[in-house]
Amino acid sequence: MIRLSTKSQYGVRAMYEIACGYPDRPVSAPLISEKQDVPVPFLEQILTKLRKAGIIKSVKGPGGGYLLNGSPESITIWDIVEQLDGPMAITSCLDPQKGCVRIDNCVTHLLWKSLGNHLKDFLSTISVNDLVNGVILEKIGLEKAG
Amino acid sequence: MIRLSTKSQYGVRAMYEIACGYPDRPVSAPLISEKQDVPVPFLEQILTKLRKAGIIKSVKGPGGGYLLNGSPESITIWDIVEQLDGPMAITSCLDPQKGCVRIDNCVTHLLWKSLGNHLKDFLSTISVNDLVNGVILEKIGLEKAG
DNA sequence: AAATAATTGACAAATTTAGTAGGGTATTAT
DNA sequence: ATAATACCCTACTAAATTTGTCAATTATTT
Repeated sequence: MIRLSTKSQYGVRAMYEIACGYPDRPVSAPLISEKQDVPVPFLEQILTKLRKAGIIKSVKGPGGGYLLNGSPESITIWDIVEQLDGPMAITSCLDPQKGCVRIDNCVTHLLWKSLGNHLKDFLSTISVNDLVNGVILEKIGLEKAG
Repeated sequence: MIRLSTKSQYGVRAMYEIACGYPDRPVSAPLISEKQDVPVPFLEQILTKLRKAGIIKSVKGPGGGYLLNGSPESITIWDIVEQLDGPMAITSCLDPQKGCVRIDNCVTHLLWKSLGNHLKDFLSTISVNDLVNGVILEKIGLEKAG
C-alpha cells in the first residue's frame, strides 16, 4: 500500500487551522486538537517539527498559539509532508542514507525515482491557501476529482 | 513517509523477469529469486496473488514456471501494484472499507483523493514492456530523471 | 516412480507508526 | 507576585503493518 502517514495528514489539517488565523491570530494546540480530532500531545510533536522547520512560529502564554511563518500562498502541501515524513523516498533504495546496492542493474530504480518526482511536483502545486479557499477543485480539474 | 511496500517492489521486479520469458518460456520462482534477490517463499506469495489476479499464469512440473497472461504492453505497473497492495488508499479515510467520518467538513479529503488519482494515472502509463526495453527514460523525460 | 516446481495456509519476527506520559519552561493577565 | 495558559521536550509503550519463514501438499513431466 502506498500510504501517507497519519502524521502528515494531521499536519496538513493542523496547518489549515493555523492558516485560518492568518495573519495575526495565534491558534492554540488545544483548539486545533478539538477542531481536527488530533490528540494534543501527538499534535504538539507535529507542531514542534513544523516550527523547527520554520514553517510556523509560536507565541507563548495565555492567548498564545501558532502562526504561519509566511503567507498561505507560499507554503505548499509538499513543504508540510516533507518536514513531517521526509526525506521522502518511495523505496528504501532511494533513501539517501541507505543507497541502492543494485542501482547499476536495477530495472526499476528510475521508475521509482520518477514516481517520487511526480508526487513532489503535484504536492508542490497546492498551497495552504488553496486549502483554505477551497481552490483545489479548480486546480485539479473536475474530471479527476469525481 | 510515503513509501511503496517492498512487496510491490519485488512484484514489479519479478514481473520484469517473467516478461523476459515472453511469450513462451516459463520463468521459475527460484530463478526470479536468484536474479532479483527475493526470498523464494515470499516471492511465491506475491506470484500467487498476481496469478489469482489473472496477470500471470503458471506451468507446473519440470521446466515449469510463470508466464505473462497478456502482452508486456498491456500490463502496467499500476496493475501490479494495485493487486499486491490494493485497494490503494493514500489515506485511511479513502479506504472503501472504512469510509471517512469527516468527509463533509474535511478540508483535505479532495486533496488526497486527487493525489491518489495522479499516482494511478502515472503508473498506468508505464507498461512492463517499457521496463524491459528501458523506454522509461523517454516516457518520463530527462529533466525529471536527473 | 522420481524429480521438479507450483500451491497453500498458518505462523513469527522485525519494523514502523501512532499515541502516551509526565515533567518543564516561557509568557501574560490579574 | 502569582496563577493560568500554552508551548516545549524526552522517553516510553502499544498497535499495526510489513516482511518473511515453515511445513506440508498437489500437479506435472521425464
